[in-house]
Amino acid sequence: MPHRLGKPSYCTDHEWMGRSDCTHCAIRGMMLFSQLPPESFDHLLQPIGNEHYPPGSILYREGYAGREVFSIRRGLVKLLSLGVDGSERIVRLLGKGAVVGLELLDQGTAYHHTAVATQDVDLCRIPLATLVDLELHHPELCDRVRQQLQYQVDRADHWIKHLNTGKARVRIAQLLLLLAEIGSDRNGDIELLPRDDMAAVVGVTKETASRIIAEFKRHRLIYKVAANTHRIESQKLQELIARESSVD
Amino acid sequence: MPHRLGKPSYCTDHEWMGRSDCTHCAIRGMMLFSQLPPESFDHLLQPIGNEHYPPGSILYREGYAGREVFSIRRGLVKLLSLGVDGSERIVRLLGKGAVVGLELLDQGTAYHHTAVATQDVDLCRIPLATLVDLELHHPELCDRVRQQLQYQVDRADHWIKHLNTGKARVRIAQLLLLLAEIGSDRNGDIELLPRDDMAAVVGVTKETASRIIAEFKRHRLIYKVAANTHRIESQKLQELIARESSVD
DNA sequence: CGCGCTTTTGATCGTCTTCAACTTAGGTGG
DNA sequence: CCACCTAAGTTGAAGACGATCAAAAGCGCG
Repeated sequence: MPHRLGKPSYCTDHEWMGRSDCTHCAIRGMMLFSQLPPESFDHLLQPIGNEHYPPGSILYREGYAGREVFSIRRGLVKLLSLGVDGSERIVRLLGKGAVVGLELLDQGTAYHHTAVATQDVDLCRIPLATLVDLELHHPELCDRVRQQLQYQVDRADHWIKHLNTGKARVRIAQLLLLLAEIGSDRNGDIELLPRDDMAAVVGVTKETASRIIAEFKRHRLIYKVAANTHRIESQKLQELIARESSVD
Repeated sequence: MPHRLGKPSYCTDHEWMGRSDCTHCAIRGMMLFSQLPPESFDHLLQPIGNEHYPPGSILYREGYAGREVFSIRRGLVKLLSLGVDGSERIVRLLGKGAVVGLELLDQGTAYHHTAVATQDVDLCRIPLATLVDLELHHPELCDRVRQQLQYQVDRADHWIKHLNTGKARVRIAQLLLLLAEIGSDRNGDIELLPRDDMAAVVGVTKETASRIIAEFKRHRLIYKVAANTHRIESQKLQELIARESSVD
């Protein structure tokens, strides 16, 4: 991606896109601050940044005692945890409307995962102090935070139940359905993950993931419609899942 | 897929043990209401029940629009989700200090799991209205709820990373360490789960779980110290995990 | 056009599942 | 107290499935 060229060395790999205008946020309804009146944003001590991250860039690292949470406006972010042997396990995939880094609200904690953009990501960078400050004057924000955490719990449970259970083919099929749910564009098309990411999601090897995706393509359960863009036959995938999970 | 919950031999009977006295709760420090002043409990509209559930009893069922959350004082509770084929997947094991059913705080939702006591369980049954009521006058309770949810997120992530990754022997070893962490008695001993529950935790068949536990017993990584009570060699289990997760 | 990367495919091996038989433990009634 | 009964746990053998190692094919980019 062109962004990496000509950047000052202190800047890692994301691009400042100006200060956020929360009151006119395009997806305001699903964001953290959707219930707040416009004037609440006027006297914030610290600005909310509006940023772009190209694929592969790191939002934050596991164990780092950061001071910011991130609200995803566009794109997909993976949360991963590194094993002792250096292997990575992806524990969540989050898209538009999700907020990551909320574990920092527990005093003295660091980020629990490493967060990486898997696509072009636009997000709001919210200083923890701002969040705490706003919460003080707007108790209803507390509910929004709780809903965000509940969402993450639900996602994690879905992950355990559907992406980490049963045969590999079924898991990959479920992953494709998940991508369609949280990461599809206006045509309903999705951007596939690299095979090793798929593998790190469902807990198989990248070869197995590759074999299954190749097989799906041959059987026309997925097909390419443009560069980096695939259409999936949700109906047929559902059937495959039903067929292969039952005891014949 | 293996069938679970075949016959509803589960009993829903539980025993009322009187109204809770939160101010003198033995494990008050870890409970939901630990920060609240004693007089806050005086004029509650609805009582907080203090109950006992024998092993196998159901706290609540997935999809049921209940009006109560449960705070565990003693014992172990499993949260499980049923597959279309009737097979069950355990997505969490919770012990002393955990609160279950908090998903009801989202308006109009039902329980997301079925909660079953795996041991003798003592818990406080808290009407949702009471929780909401207390929260209104004690904003700090909001933090406690958030911490509870964050705990569940962390548990779920740990589950994905350690109990649903790698070879079966490693997973079972991790499960034993988890039981020791959240469910050990004052001697550090644990109550083993039935083999089919172990299987439903780590995502293998009950036969595989059985083989591995039998092998652990033969190698003296676990041994029985009393009826329903086993001692585990955490050190040796850790070594086994390190040994078997690395690529030789 | 060729270089490095990801993806695909092949062949072999180890692990886990499956189905079945057998053993053990706990509980009930004679 | 023992005989019996049932449910839970253990073990065996066969085969399916995914891991592993290795090599070839495809693709983006300079």
